[in-house]
Amino acid sequence: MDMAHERDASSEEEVMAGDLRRGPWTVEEDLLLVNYIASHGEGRWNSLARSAGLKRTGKSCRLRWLNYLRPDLRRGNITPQEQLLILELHSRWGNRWSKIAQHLPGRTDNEIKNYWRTRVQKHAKQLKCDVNSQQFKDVMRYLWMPRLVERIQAAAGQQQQQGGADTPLSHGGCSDGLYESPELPAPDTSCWPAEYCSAAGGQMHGTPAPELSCTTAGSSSPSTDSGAGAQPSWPTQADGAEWFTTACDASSATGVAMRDTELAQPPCQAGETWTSESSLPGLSFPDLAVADFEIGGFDVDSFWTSMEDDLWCPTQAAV
DNA sequence: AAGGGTCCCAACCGCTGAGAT
DNA sequence: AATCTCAGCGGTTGGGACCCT
Repeated sequence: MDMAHERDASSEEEVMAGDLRRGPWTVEEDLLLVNYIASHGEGRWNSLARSAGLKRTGKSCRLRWLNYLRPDLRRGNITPQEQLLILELHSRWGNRWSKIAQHLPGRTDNEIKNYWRTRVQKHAKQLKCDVNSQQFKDVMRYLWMPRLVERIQAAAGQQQQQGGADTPLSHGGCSDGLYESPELPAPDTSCWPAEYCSAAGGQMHGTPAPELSCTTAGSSSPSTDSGAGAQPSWPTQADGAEWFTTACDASSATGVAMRDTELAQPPCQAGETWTSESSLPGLSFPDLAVADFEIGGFDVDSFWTSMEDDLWCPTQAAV
């Protein structure tokens, strides 16, 4: 768009003229921005930047606030639950980072995008297949996600035994209550596809593999995202558990976190076990199982070994 | 200890769409 | 209807942190 170019060009001129700063933010700039927003609220970023006395573009201020300074941001590693959600939502919507982020309270689209590019794409690279290929999607759905569920369940059980002692589940921010609930001592996996759970119990082989992906990554349809641009009202950390179970609960009338009606589609009704019949009647599915994977001769075990670290030991320490 | 390679994330860029004028 | 301004999105990149030899 020409206008955009003109705008950017003018901004560039200002930068070149020394009127605008770019690069890493200083503590002083952060304080200016936070204090200004605290007293005047956010929005109108260009005028905000000027009024606050910041030599930054409105864009830069907005990004700094949304991605770093917002008080409701979650810090720390992406939890297994969040990984699971990201994988699932990406399989539906592709690179719609903002949309995906709307369903992960406190996480930014930038964070999720970075997670995808650094972790998920790394594994695709190891498999020597495209991250958008059906093979890799199958690996995610029938290997990675079930294993995530397995780990979540195992950690939850361990946590129960230890009376809530520190477990992998509470690393990286889970201890703030997200996904934890008094009524839900263990994550309620009843709304997850059955093959995740059966795989977790070592009975995955032979489990019918339902087709879940409705969209193709990277080819998401033109936006019908009515929520784009809207400021979501994030659930508080305290009701994070309710948020997660609600997100899985299509019958929930509370709508606490149902910011997108698309998520009110399957996985399935609350308390109902996922089956291909209950989700997409009439569709036939490939009878995939772990042992059936033959992707360029790659070894499932070694592949999974390479993934293990990403589950509990992300290389990036919590900030 | 030092140098090189890799990883990760904050920030920027280019673009689009919506709303205002 | 045309133009302008702004907010927001997804892609890309610079550079610091970390790891390995």
